[in-house]
Amino acid sequence: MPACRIPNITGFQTMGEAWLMAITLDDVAKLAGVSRSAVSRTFTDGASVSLKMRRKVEKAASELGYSPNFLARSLTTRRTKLIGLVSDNFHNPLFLEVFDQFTRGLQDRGLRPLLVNLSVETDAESSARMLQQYSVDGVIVASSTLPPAFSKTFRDAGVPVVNSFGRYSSDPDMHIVGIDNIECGRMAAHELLNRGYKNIGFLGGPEPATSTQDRFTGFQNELQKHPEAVLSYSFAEAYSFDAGRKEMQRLLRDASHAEAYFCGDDVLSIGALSAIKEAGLNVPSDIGIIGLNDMQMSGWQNINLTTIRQPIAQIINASIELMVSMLEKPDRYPEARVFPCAVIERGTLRAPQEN
Amino acid sequence: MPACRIPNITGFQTMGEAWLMAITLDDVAKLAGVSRSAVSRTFTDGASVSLKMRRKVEKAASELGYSPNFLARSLTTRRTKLIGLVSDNFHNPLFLEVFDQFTRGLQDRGLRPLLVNLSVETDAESSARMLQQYSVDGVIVASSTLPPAFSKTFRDAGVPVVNSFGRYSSDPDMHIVGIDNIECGRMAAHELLNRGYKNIGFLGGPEPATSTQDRFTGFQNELQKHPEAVLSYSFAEAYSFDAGRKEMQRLLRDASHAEAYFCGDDVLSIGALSAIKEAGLNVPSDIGIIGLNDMQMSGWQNINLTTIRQPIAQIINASIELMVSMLEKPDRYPEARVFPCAVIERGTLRAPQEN
DNA sequence: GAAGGTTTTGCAACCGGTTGCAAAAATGTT
DNA sequence: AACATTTTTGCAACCGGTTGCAAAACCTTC
Repeated sequence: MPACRIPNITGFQTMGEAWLMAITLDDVAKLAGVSRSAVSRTFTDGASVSLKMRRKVEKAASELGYSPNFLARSLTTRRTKLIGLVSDNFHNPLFLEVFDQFTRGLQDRGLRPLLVNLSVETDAESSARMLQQYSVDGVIVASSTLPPAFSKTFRDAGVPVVNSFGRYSSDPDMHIVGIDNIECGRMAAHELLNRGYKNIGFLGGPEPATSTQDRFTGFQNELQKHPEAVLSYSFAEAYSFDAGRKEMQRLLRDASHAEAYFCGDDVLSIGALSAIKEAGLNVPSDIGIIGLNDMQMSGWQNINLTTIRQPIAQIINASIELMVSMLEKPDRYPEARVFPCAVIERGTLRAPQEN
Repeated sequence: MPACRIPNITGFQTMGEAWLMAITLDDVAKLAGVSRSAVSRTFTDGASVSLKMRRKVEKAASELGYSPNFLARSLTTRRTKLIGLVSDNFHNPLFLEVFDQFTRGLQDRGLRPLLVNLSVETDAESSARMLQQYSVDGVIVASSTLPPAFSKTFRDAGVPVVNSFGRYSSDPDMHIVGIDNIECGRMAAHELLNRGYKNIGFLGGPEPATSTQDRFTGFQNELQKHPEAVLSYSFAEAYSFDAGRKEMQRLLRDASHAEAYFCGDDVLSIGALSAIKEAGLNVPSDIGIIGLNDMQMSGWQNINLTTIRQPIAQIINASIELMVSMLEKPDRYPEARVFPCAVIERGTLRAPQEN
């Protein structure tokens, strides 16, 4: 027999509450003296119940402290309102903002995020199976580094999926919302050229990531239009502070390093800035840095990073919106939504040259 | 009729997959030519099935791609393996580490985090009801700022709860794991005195938070033992960069500001450091700062904050461990686990005085 | 090969809800 | 008041699993 604080005859009234055995629909029906269906109906909106009946049921329900069991309900309605939120970016401060906004947005729409951390187990199949076992209504994959095949696993399992921060495609085979990384690369190159930098470096994120590749492609394309510019490039091991710092330290060992770098993202940039400062150099007088993302921290006055803003609020809203619309029409035609980025000028690039 | 890419006679085999109508236990039973119970038993461990039967069922199951529905199962087992992870700290970079470790730890034990963001809706009752409706097996409240009454709502609703980063109590009425904030306050004071600071300030987090109060109490106690020390104090509006920066700006306007500050936490400290730098002052030569938490960022070389380490990995492991043990024995006696903190010396306090 | 003991299996009830359908009640019409 | 129409209600089956119980199948052993 389960122990209470002070055991007594009734055994559970001590808690003055539901305690272990939850109140069910039958309990309410019995108390109100009506049928099970009646109480079920008063708790499902859109069902037809007379006002009199509703009053009776609600009284009994509140007396018992009843609220319906979503999971039992989901068995027949085939809706759990559970959304799998899958990510592998638990080391990039940007993603705290991402999680904040996703959870808020989902909650506001009555959906519940089931968080999946893929930092370790990258096994797509098993995550997909697990999410299916919990009958999630849909899956949001929030990552710029996971390969597209990952999201496809979910789609193939028949689960509505939207890929946030994923790679843009003109003929998407699933919902994708994000930015045009190629265009961002171009934008960064343009900005650096505009400020008169000639010897220019690309310090990318992990090489295999699609986002890294695309950013590099755009960056390269733009620089090729300017024969006077010299491009060098390398890749950090991860989108992380340490990786950025380490890579910049390596670059600085070579005296002929570039005058300015486009870093794969803000956290990488901050790592690079740290290495530069440690080497006794100054930003932007000795070296210029431009990042990508514009996470909150980049605006902190003691970081003050010039960067390209990725409109995460819009991306997240669009992702949720697409998810909601897929829940209504699962066969909705896949769509790619791309949001424009913009340069945010702060203190890590020198002023534009007049020349 | 739901549309497929290329409609065909069978209507769903195109996907080569489960697609909308999931495979149920009955399907497997039918294919294997056995009873429903048989297939149920092969998928619940601890149930008795002959090897022959198991083989037959597994063959049919894998042929159909069946895996059991956890939610349906939970109806009878009364176990969902869902754990509510509730927090209101979505703006403190420390919590990205916290979420990372919690999600990983829970996943490793086969539990699934249902994330609840309380940044906006602080209504305990409704969150508790919602989590109950999803039949979560337990709730972890991860916050140093939510009032204890919040966690109690869950406990009163009969849900096992552990309060991580909560206030220590010698006679806890629920599981609490965290640090001794009073002791941390003392430690900070001791450290500052040890380095010869006399005019000492406390720059706390939000005043009503229990963590702030406790840290202040300890800090004050220790300083009182040293009559030569002068204490001033104030509180920031939140545990955030902006709040820390703003408060430090205000303090610096008064020429008689303190020589060193104990800041409520690291992110507050970093805000303060920013304000100091903006004012053209140097750390630690003009002003000393000691923080609390030791989040990863504090160790970044361009921040390099001297701080008190809160052992979050241990706190999180203990929290999960307690949760797991509660799931086994719901009537387990409430326990408080307190982990020691330690000063991490970096570059924001001057060297200890010989005198 | 029958008696006795162990496993294994299937039946049927149950978990907590929803919902199609037909009967009952309420409403409207003449 | 009698009838037609609409709304509300309850019955019973179902969602996808689990499980106590008794019957069936399997082993031993004599």
